[in-house]
Amino acid sequence: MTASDSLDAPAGIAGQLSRGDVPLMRRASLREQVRQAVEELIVFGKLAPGEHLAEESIAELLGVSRQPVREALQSLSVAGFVDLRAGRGAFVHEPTAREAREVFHVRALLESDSCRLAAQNVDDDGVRRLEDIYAEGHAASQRGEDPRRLLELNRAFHRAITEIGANRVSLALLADLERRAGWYLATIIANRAPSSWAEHRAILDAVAAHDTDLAGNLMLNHIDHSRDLLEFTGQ
Amino acid sequence: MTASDSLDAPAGIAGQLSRGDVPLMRRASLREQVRQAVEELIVFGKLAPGEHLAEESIAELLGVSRQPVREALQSLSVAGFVDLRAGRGAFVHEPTAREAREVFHVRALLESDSCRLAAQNVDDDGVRRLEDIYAEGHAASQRGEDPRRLLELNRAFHRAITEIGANRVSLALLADLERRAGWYLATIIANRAPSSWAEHRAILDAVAAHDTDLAGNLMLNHIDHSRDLLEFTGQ
DNA sequence: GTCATCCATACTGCATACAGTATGGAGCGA
DNA sequence: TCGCTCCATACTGTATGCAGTATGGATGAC
Repeated sequence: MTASDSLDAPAGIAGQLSRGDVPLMRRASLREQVRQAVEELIVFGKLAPGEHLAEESIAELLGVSRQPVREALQSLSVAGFVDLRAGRGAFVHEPTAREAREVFHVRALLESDSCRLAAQNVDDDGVRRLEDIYAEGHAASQRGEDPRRLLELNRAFHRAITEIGANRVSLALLADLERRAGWYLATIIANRAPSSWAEHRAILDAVAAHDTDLAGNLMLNHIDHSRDLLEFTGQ
Repeated sequence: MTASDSLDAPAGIAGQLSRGDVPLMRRASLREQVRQAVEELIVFGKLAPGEHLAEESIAELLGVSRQPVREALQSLSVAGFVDLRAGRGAFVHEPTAREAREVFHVRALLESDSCRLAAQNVDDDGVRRLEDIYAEGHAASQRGEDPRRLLELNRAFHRAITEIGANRVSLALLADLERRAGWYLATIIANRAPSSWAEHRAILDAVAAHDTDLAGNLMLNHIDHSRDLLEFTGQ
């Protein structure tokens, strides 16, 4: 312990470490784990649109009781992955082309706004963070890593932009919209990745240069391209 | 029964009435009723920000078991009315000025977009519907009816615009955002109402005239005015 | 007096139990 | 053969039970 330590803070563990420095692996609640598990099953096609998700069967599949399953299904309903029919239970949502268009439209609105804000607010630290994610994502897409990983990196880039934009309400809404968009795109994300990261590069540069309008417009076009690809593949 | 009836459809009740013509008062699920009840208690200040919402006490208050209460609280958490702390349960959310700004910002984005779409899509039927709501709302605000009613009519107008704009994803997101904004504004909605309906009038005219840009901009300003009022009153 | 520790309390999170209802097919009549 | 009725089945919606844990005050050490 140095002299400054004893002056700045009380002695002991609390003086050297701060809250969260040593994260325990306290696992998330069962309902959250169930939510993630079922969402993955849906996103990666293990559960087909229209399929009936009986609470009991999912509970048995995951080795838990109906209760956390029930709560997870209600959460997934809000996020647009399942539909709850009164008295019938949960069914995997059947996305329509129109709905996909709408999701991308709203996402484009919110993200291009966030991107404008990001271009205004970004500092050196933010630029560095974006560069790191870009480097990793660009490399992963060129190596052709598995779709799950590519999807994750794609989300990381978009989320970082939104976080720098610093509108938490928007961030929360986009979290859901991105997961839905990811579902619609899941099967084609691998093909999309290369050109996608080229666009990410341009967005990053505009944000770093504080070019508000350019950043917003590039993000708008970027998301439009995703949507166009969706329509082109007829999904 | 006329001749055409027997040709167009089978005889009997099914031939004369169609699905939904005779709505039974099958009440919503308990969790939905609980959600509405607790949300009202929060919005109208009966439950103060920061207050701990113990499942048992709410269950007792409403005469139901903990189960539907629990599910209602999780739903309210998604909507931003309560915070769930792991292992502690639900607490009435404590909105910050920043958060209120963000909600209004996002709402302005989505609603002005919806309003542009509405100006594109609106037909005579839609204009009539807006006129009806406007007439009722304008009258109610001049008579100075109770805040609950004014809030409801305000929402009806905005929802009608969004429905005519016909982006269901946006509609769903705005439903939550409007309820949150309504909470922030609850105490001052009565004062706001008169000028608010004057602005609604202008928006309606722009939509009816299919003036896309004007409609979008008016809605943007309209929501900015709400937000400004919020900041002016220091809430 | 101050600080760490211990413990009673209250409440959550999950599991289980029970009652009510939507559904599809068997059975029956026309 | 066609259509209606009735019923067995399965599953949801709600209630209750139980184990684990966060918390704040009491207690004791320094």
